[in-house]
Amino acid sequence: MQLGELEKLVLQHFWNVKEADAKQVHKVLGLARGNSLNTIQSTLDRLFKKELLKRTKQGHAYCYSARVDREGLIAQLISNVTSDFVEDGENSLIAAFSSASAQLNDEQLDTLEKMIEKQRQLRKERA
Amino acid sequence: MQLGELEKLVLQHFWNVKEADAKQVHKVLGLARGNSLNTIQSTLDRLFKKELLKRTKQGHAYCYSARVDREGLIAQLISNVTSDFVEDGENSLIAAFSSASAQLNDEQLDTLEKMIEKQRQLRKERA
DNA sequence: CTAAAAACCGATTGCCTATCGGTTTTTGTT
DNA sequence: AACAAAAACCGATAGGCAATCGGTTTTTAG
Repeated sequence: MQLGELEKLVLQHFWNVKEADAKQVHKVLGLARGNSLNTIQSTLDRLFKKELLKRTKQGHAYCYSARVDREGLIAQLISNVTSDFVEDGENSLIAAFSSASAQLNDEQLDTLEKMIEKQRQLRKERA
Repeated sequence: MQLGELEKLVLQHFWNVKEADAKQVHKVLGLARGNSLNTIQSTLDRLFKKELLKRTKQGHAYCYSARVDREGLIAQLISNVTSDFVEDGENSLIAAFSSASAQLNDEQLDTLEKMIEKQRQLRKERA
């Protein structure tokens, strides 16, 4: 799945604003870029069809909101782009991690390990 | 940077065969797919321009070989696809790891940690 | 020097995002 | 119910890139 420039902007917008309709998005993003309301609508629709946004009829207009958070999208993008290079049955995210870890220096490996620990901690707290 | 289907096949080929010229690649990949030699040549050239293959004039024809290994390419693809969602200055690979780690279950976190350890071990041996 | 091999160039097709204009549908109001 | 405004929907166009080749130019070996 390919994401265009405007699509990326719109997604990031929805990580800030919880929800908005086309008009509101247009006001914040479209006007600055000189986009018509229609262009914003098309983009919202495309993102909806890609299942990256959800929407509900809010009286008059569709009200859109993020369907995936930043972390989820990044994970999905990584899977997409790496899956062709990964053995069947292997989790492509894990495999990608494994592959890419070879590119990291020692300090970055430390950082990564700390993040894993933090992630574990977070889960323990939540449990 | 976008990779097409044939481009991916060709790259994977060069992770197996060290080096080959267009004719040889065509024999192995092209014929099975019904591609002309020209199609293979174009693809090789595109990959060369993308700096994913290197080539040298070997007497008569260019002899191509991989310029990045599987791990390097995966790392690069991850960086490309995630960089727009990552703060400036942040290593996008690390950031992507961090983001995506939230999607992993406990067992997968273990796996990941073990891989980091293995990576460290590998470096110690090499030092 | 020349024929064959390889590289190079340019064109076409197909897919996808970006971008809108225009039409249809919906909705709130009178 | 009728209508005007708002929003959604449809269809078209442009631009970018991979895939695919045909045809021409360049290189090379004998």
